[in-house]
Amino acid sequence: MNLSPLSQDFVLHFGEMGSRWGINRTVGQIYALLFVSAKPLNADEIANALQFSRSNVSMGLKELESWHLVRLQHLPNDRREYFSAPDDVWAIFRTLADERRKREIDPTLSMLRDALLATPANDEDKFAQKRMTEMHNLIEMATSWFNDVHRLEPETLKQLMKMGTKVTKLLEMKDKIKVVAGDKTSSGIPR
Amino acid sequence: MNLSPLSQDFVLHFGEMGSRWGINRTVGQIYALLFVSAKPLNADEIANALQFSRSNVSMGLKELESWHLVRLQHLPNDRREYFSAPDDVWAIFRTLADERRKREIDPTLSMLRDALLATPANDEDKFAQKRMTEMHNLIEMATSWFNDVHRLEPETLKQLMKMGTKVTKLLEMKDKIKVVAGDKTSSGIPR
DNA sequence: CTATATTTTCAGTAATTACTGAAACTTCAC
DNA sequence: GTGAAGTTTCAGTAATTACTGAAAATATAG
Repeated sequence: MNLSPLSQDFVLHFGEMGSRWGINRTVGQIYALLFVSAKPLNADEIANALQFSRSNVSMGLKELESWHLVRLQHLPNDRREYFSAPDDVWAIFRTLADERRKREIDPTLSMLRDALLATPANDEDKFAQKRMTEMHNLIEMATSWFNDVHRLEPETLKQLMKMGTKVTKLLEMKDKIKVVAGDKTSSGIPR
Repeated sequence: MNLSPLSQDFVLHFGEMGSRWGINRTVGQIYALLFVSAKPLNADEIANALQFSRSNVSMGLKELESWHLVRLQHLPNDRREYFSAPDDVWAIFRTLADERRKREIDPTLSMLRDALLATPANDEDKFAQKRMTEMHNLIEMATSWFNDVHRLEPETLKQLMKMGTKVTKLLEMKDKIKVVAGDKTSSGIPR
């Protein structure tokens, strides 16, 4: 690895983290490298920087493409394919969350829905169904919330997050406030 | 596995999902089993239900304990240890999130902080640091938000989530509203 | 303290997942 | 078309991770 110590630490760290997340270490490293790189890299450059085989890089990039996490582009007068990570870290985060939803949450919800439709064979099943209902509701709520938040602009989201629990205070007093100027909706207060 | 088809599907599904999350399949299965079980189970019951060795169960339970995801208890006149999953799915979710933060986010933040303190050796390093700063800020913001939310009661959280994007509308008009009754703070509006 | 029940550890082995190099395939300039 | 540059596939192998059974450790009842 002929990377600067700075990038090297970063890359190695994400390799380790990746493997805790069910993402193969080399894929994590490739992504980390693309993330800190100022310009797009081709497969050979990646293989060289991280010291693994060309074919390993090819597989890793394919994996990243399936996650929609990399951008593929061509440079003028160069047949090779160049890869880069999106500029916006929020966009990366959203893509990741979206993709995990598709791969993990959706199948889980579908399994739970099936289970909830089944006729319980006995008391144990009845209890199990109750638990599955709880889980189902939690997941449904969290994902629909996430879908909502997902559509927000990074700036709005940032603002919302900065407010943190202060939003709760707002919530607590939602029955005590009214709009005083320039509102065009009937009540002005979201429910 | 002498589980009902209902529980069996659930357990197997979570085994698979677990392995996508860097959690070993059997640990996922053990937890799923405890989750749908009406009463606490001892290690032999688990080993029997899931058909793997006693020692594997012992290791799996140890892992779950390290995540603070199971409750250990004793039944009267029985020397064996009984395990159960918490009743509240929100609590489970929070524990999980908390534990992941400790194991993954905190070390990442610490690595990033170190990297940001380092003197960049060249332009590449300068760019890398810029990217790391972006990531650092995103993570800081998300975790501090999460810490805030974390403290909320499940009911409040539920209410907040149900509001979804409607919170944004509230945000957009925060300069247009005033408190009309019973407020004891000076401005009444959180920033 | 001893006998017995229960849990944990751990070395060996099985299963899974990751990685490589060679070959096959694709693309494009000529 | 042909050939060179680039990419992907895949069978074989390496590395990692998971699992087991036997032995050790721990706990408890008598």
